[in-house]
Amino acid sequence: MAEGMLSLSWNNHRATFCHILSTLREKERYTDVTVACDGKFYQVHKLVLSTCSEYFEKIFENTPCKHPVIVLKDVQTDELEALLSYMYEGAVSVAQNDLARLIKAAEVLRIKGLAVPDEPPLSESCSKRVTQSRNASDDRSSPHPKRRRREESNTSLQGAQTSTSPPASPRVSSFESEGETHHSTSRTQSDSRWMDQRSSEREDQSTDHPLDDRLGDHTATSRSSPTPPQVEVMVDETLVKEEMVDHVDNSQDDIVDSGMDYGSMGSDSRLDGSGGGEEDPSSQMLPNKFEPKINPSQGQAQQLPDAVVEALAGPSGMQGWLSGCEMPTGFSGLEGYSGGDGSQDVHPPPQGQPVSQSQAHQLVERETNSQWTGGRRITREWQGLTSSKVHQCPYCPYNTTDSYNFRRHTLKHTGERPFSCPYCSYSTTRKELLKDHINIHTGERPFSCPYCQYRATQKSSLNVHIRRHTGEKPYTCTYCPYQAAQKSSLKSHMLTHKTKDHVG
DNA sequence: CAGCAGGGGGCGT
DNA sequence: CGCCCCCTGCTGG
Repeated sequence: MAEGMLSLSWNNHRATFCHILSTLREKERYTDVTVACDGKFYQVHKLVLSTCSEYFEKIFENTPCKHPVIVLKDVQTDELEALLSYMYEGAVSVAQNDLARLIKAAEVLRIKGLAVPDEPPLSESCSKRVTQSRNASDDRSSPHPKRRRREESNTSLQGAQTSTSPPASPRVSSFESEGETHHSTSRTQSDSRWMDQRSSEREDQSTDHPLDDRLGDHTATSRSSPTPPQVEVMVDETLVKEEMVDHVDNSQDDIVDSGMDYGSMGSDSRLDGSGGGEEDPSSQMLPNKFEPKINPSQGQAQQLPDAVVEALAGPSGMQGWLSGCEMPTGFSGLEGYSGGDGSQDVHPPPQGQPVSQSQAHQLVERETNSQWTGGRRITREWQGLTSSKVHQCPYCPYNTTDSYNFRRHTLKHTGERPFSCPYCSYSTTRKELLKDHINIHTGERPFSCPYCQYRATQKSSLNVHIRRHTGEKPYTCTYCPYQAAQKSSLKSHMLTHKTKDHVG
């Protein structure tokens, strides 16, 4: 154009940009959204999420608050971590076995380049600004990764994998990073695979395999049954909790318009598991996720003073989450909830009492599939209710007026176990419980029987024991004179009656 | 029957 | 919040 015009171009702009972005994520700086997933919490940036997913974009559009919390229920942490890495860095390594899962998760969240075509900037109005840069750079990957190689699928995958992944760098089974050390936060261990150059300098791509280059054939399956994601958005400020059930198939517009499509239930969510049954967050998330927190010198199992327990307290994300922040973004946020401006609060249930008629009805509807599916929408609006604030658990019918107990309770659902045993992988939600537990390592038995030498680690154990001496047997069989000192004894006794009945 | 994990209530600070 | 109390459920000897 004009004569004197010079074109200044920052050669490493993309690389630098991305790198800084990743760093910001590591350091959790300027983060403005929390993604909660299976008990873990990820501090990330709206900008990035909305750039990489219209789904998130829509959520943010409809969640006018500074720091929303998005609870993902149908996505697992490793998937999420991988997707975050993918979004921040444009690439992530994934084990072949995990690929299908990952893609599915990507579909659920409508991640561009993975689940939805990464339309070029021109096309639509939706994706704005930053998208562009990504698109531009992601020439290799973005277009329609998924569709691309449907057929070659496995084989090509195989080939790609064997040929490309260098021996030393395993293809990161758990989406974990392999290379860069990651000293950052305890929550996000995934990423770290910083690929400095993509786009232009892609030669070394051999090692880092962007997903999209080797997408498999799961397209069919995942397409056909995209799990409807269940997302809760919790707003720390307005303290509104909303939940959306999105049907991937019919576009995000639905999400927006119906905004809170509470009616449709996404069926059994993972949350339900934690609320009731088999799931047991412990088994799943304990070892990996919480154990590393603090590990005072292993092995020396001597008296662990309270100081240690103290020290053990709080390191986890949730701790900071729940108590650290003034107005945390978490569940505790629910309590102070003043629906005041509650623009998005949709359901102002009557109040403190468990549930109103109508609400109860809704809850029931929701709970048909599973006990307390995460699909429930619970919002409470406390407008200056003063004295007996009732805190309603969003995951189960539990409610209490004690905010501390309430938070304690919600930990159970979030799977967060802030207190870790220094001697083993055990972790728990409560400091007292950890204390009890540590006693079994130290051999301490604080509760001694007044009648004998017996000592117990738990008071309740002692109480039960004492019945031996007192002869108290509170549990009586309804069919015979049998009495038991422990309920479980009676229970097993009752079985004998049943079997008799059976026989007779 | 003991051991242990886990949960809720509630009191004192 | 920190504790304590009490209860429950499960497991294993």
